[in-house]
Amino acid sequence: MALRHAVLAALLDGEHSGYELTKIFDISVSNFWHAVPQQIYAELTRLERAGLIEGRQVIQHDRPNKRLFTITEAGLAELQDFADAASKPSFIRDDLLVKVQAVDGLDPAPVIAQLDERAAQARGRIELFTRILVRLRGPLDEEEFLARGERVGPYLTCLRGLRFEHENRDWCTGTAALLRARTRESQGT
Amino acid sequence: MALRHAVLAALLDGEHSGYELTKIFDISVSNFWHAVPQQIYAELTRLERAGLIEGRQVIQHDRPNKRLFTITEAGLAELQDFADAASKPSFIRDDLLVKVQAVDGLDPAPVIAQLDERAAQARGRIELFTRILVRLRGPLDEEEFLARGERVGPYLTCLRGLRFEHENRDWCTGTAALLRARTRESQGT
DNA sequence: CAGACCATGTAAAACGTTACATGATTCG
DNA sequence: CGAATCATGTAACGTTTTACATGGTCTG
Repeated sequence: MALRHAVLAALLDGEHSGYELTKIFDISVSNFWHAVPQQIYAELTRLERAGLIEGRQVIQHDRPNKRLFTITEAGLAELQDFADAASKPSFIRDDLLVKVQAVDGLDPAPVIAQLDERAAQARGRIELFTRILVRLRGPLDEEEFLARGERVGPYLTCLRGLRFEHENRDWCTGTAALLRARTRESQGT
Repeated sequence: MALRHAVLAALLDGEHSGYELTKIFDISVSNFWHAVPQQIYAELTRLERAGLIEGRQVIQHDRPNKRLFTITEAGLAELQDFADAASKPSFIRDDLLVKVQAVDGLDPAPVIAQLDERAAQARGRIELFTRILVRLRGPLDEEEFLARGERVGPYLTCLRGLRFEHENRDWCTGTAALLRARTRESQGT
């Protein structure tokens, strides 16, 4: 039930359309909550009906019209209640790790290929997050920004995403190399 | 649809009961796939019906009877098909990160408390994983084991879990310290 | 004697994913 | 002229979570 809170959190930095939120979810929010567009649009409808957000129509001529949403006082209160309650333990779901777990009983070649691919994706995300961090902190350096910046939440979660992707890249690269070496070994090269 | 593959992967190292699998899922498998007991029992029923695993009844006198399951040839083939197919992107879901994302608009005290708690959990898991790794590699050192061990899959995923929890601990500790410092700042201490 | 551990499930409700739908504009 | 971007949904289906249920043994 925390998709709604992820949406509310994303609306803290001002008004956004559903479409913008899908972009935000694809990039930064994906560090801690994954959601597809249909989920977001459905949640926005529910949130508005519950009075936790307010939408206003924006008429556009060159593009389809859109609705921009803002968090309400009730929405803020809901977020606070959520923050006060105990957190559920986090969880990861990762197909690729299931494959690595099982790799001893299988042909390792496809797993190695997927590890390489995942490492490449991680590199992409590292670059992306590095750029986002620079943008978020503006003219300040990191220490300054973290000490005195106005909105550090997204910066902190992005930092975590960055470190996670570093870990991801290194682990995937190392694991792929190891499985390659073992394949050569067992083929008697 | 990969809960079934996580279960199959867990059965690669021999027969297990549903109850044992719930324990295994709580500990090591939780690094990449979370599942509650009801899910596991339901999946075992489906897997057996599909001929991917086989169960045998074990009568016990001091305890309730149990069923031990083994993976079949068909199950192995299914795992291979799964490994060959493209992986879905991994995702994390974490309430606590949603709270940190939103922390600028909220009372940070409960978030800080939860970060401390999470850091403590991470420390517990680091110890646990360190012990599991020692047990898995037996008399060999890590390099030896990874080069020539028989079953490295669970070792590799556990290594990743260990690093993830290190990251987790450090990030939670650092973030809690930072939010504390900012709280003092804004109160004019 | 209360609580944890062993052992396995059913049922309903909530949530998430996939497929499909629409339609205009801009970019290569 | 095909693909991507903007913009928002509905409907069907599958998966996960939550609540409930049972009952013996073993531990403090």
